[in-house]
Amino acid sequence: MPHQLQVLVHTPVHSQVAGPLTYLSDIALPAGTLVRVPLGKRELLGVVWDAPINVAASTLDPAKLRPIADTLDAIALLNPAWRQLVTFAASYYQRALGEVALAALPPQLRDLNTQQLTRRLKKHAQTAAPDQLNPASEIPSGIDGVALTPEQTQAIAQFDLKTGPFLLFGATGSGKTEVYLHTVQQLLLNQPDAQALVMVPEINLTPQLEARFRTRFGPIFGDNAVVSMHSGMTPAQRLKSWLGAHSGAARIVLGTRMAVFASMPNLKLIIVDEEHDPSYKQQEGARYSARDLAVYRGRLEGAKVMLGSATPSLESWHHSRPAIEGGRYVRLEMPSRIGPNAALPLVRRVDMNHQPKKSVFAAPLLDAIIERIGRGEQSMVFLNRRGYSPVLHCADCDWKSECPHCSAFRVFHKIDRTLRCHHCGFTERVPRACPTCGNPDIAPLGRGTERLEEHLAELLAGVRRPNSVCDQWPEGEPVRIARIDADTTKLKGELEAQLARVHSGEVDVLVGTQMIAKGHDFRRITLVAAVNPDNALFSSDFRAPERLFSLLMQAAGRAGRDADISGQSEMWVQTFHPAHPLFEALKRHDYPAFAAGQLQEREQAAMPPFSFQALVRAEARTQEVAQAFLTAASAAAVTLEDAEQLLPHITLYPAVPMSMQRVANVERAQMLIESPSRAALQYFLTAWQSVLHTTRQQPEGKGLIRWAVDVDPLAI
DNA sequence: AGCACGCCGACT
DNA sequence: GTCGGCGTGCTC
Repeated sequence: MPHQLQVLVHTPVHSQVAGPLTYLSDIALPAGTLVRVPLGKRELLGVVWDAPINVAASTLDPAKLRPIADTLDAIALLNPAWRQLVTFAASYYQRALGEVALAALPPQLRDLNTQQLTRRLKKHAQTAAPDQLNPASEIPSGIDGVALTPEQTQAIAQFDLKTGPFLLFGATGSGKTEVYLHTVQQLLLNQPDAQALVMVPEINLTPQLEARFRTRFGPIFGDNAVVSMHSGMTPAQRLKSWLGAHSGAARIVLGTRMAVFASMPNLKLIIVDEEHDPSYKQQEGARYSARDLAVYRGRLEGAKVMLGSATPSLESWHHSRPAIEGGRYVRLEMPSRIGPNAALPLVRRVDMNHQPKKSVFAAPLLDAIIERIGRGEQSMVFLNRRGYSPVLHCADCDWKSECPHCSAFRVFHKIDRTLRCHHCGFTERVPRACPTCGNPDIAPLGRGTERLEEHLAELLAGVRRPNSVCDQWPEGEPVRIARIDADTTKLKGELEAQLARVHSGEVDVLVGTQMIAKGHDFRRITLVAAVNPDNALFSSDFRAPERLFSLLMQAAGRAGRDADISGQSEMWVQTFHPAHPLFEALKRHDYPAFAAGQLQEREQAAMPPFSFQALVRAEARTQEVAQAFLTAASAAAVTLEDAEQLLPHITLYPAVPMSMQRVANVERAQMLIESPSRAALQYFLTAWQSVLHTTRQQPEGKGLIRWAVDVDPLAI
């Protein structure tokens, strides 16, 4: 008599087959085994799962069960800790187990059939033979023998002493990476099997991180000891890295948020760098927070967790308040910048109320930039909006460059004379004249990086860079301006190439979006300017100030890291609200003061981290249908079994259009759910899930395209 | 999610 | 006359 197996396959939470599916097998395969199973006309990868507690509940006709097609027994079991992580993530973020489990595996494991995969595994076994270790070699304690600073030593001592989780609160340039390297090194040397997971927010940041870890650990532990995991890798590379981590051969896994699901049998340390970064929150499918899962996983597996940031998320900051006040994280502080030019940049606010109307660059800022050019130093100008102008406008008939498919304007890109919708991608050539009234004089409104670059070039047209000896420009060469944003770095390798041009000194002024504010060290930049950061001050998104502060702090941290360049580097902020507390705190580089103010506001308004939120989003052809579905599901919450105990702790807000109401001709609505208790919110969402399903079958659910729950949403 | 089945518009 | 749009339904 064949055994029945519970198997997870890639099926979403909406479908009727969301839970584990039952298959037949001659052998009772243990949970964690990878198998191939038939589903309809397809054959899919599946993971054998722990049998549900209430086995009797199966209403399925046993005659309909099909046998598994194959067992991938060349791959070790996915261990209980990994399965528990997947189980938790699926339940907490309200998704199907199979969706989370299969998405956490490398795509080739899914896509290759059994033969192809067996071939790949054989090949991998040959190339990935463990390197000869060299454990006896003496390893220096700092950067190539460079001693740690007292702050670093102190942070590491605390880390060794306590169990965590830890929040490493270190200023930009305080040497956080060295602390990461050091703690990883200690772990790997002391425990011969231990593995460490190190996460960074963006793909762009992984190459330099990998280089640093490889240089440091390659010679000691071998080249196969360090692997990367991020979506920029080829499927073959991802499989290779995954197998390395899964087998335990890879001692260090570096990656973006997806790496939090890496199968690591001996995981002992997790580091989350720039933990405040919004990129750690997945924004589609299972909307998990890799940072929060890292903390959960650390506790689950007994691995130490270190979150690092110069501007922590308010959540983490709040968690790291003193233990007497209820804090659960250990705060490690490294306030000082390292190096001969250790002073933090001077923050200068330009009051735009006192500048000529419509001026883009205040005269003092322009002078300061010109002065840098004269000294052979670089400046960085930063504006968080790409394209030439966000809207085209006809002054005669008031036509604006709206996207026909979205509730947004199409952005004017002068470089290829197009109007592009940044939401659905709809692109057209710029019309010669106004499409409604024929007026040839249609004008760009507002500015993006493209226009900023153009404008700056005009302003600096008469300026010459010094020390030119070429004949072509006897009076000195013209100023060189470079622009880095998503448009100039679309091609692979383009970002690196452009960064290299900046580093080599070819560029005098760098214009760009937040892309240039993150991670990359520009050693010769001594002036950083935010041209127009005011939008975020009064945004409806309550997290906007937090993001702005962190971005400006990071941007400021780009400046003046070169020991050769004397003098104080500067961060300029053009604003109509120079006295705003955010800028006051920025001027003093005082994150704690900023955070205290924000937390006080959040507490008074009962917002996160003092309350817990979830968002239900619905999509339909019409806004009415999307909202009606949410409203009906909301009303049906009273039918829940525990409604009387539960609902007093839950606030269900009315359904409203999303801030981007229409994308690609789909209307979107959302509904906020709030509770002072995380447990109550979780309990409610889990129970309410079935209500959403049944509502969809009701008349109110007719015409609904899809719905999804976002737990702990970043933006509302 | 895929993949089929099924009923209405512009073309090899 | 077909090719193909995406609406609805099913998969252990």
